[in-house]
Amino acid sequence: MSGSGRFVDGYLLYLLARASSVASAEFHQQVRAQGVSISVWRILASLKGTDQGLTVGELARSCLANQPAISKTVDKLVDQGLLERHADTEDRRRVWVRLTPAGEQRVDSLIARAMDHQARLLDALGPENADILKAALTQLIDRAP
Amino acid sequence: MSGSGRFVDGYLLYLLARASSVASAEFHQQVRAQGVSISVWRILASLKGTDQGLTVGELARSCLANQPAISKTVDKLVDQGLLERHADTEDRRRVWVRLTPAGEQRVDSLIARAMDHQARLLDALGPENADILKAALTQLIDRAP
DNA sequence: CGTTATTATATGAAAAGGAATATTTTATGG
DNA sequence: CCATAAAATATTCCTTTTCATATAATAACG
Repeated sequence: MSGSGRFVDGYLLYLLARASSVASAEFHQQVRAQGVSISVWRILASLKGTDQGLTVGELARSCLANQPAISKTVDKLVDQGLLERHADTEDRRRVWVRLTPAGEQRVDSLIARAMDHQARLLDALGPENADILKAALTQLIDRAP
Repeated sequence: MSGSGRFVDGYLLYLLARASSVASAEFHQQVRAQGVSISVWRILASLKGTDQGLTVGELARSCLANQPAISKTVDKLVDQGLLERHADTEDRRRVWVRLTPAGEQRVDSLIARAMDHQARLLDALGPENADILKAALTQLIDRAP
């Protein structure tokens, strides 16, 4: 014997990270080609479809990022006119973040590409496999320690 | 109506990223508690089980990171005595990186924790679901555009 | 062979990210 | 109420990553 006895090749967390990376690679390149970083894309995408927006903390969790990073990136996007902040009237610690019309426009264009890419991905995977994958991932998210 | 019409909630790449993040969170905290960053953990783990080690480029791909980042982190780990570099004799552009005995020792201790965590994760998931998940992820990796 | 292209790694400056903490506001408990 | 604790966001400082490019070595092609 002497086959690839690498530890990581049998390690579930590595398989997950690799799958996420491989599946996202092509689309992420498209996003960067539009001059948008992945962190910015995640912020814009997370806000799309929310009505009042999200608080900074919610946004951080949604983006799988930490709060200070989100605060700083939101700063820049506000400067660029893509987002706006407004304080919560009941709890003045909370800060809501939402898309401006310009932000909506920007994210809509990215989402169109995302849907297109996703369609190709699901197609390559086959609908039945895609459903199985989604179910398995959802279970994992719900049941992870 | 007005259900959570968020775009990301139905987006496969987001589901994948979130699953990876959620599943890894607890273990990653353990790693950091050992004074080891995730990037360092990935380098050490990637090398475990290789015989001659990996080249810098292979290591970068295995760690889902880019090459300059790996070069620099390897620098530090060499300084710390956990890794060693040696040039390829046939192609002197290539640089091999492998674990020193101290590196092996360090990674073995982390891998023990990783296996323990994985056992609990698989248990929470159920063996049959785990197998389905692995198969689905492997297909995704192989078939992604 | 010599010249140009390509590949592998390293380096340097700039941007992003992370850990710790400050600040402001709300909750809690005597 | 007042004091203390907890929560949400911002800020600071430092590390890490990224982007571009330099350097060195091999490959390819006339």
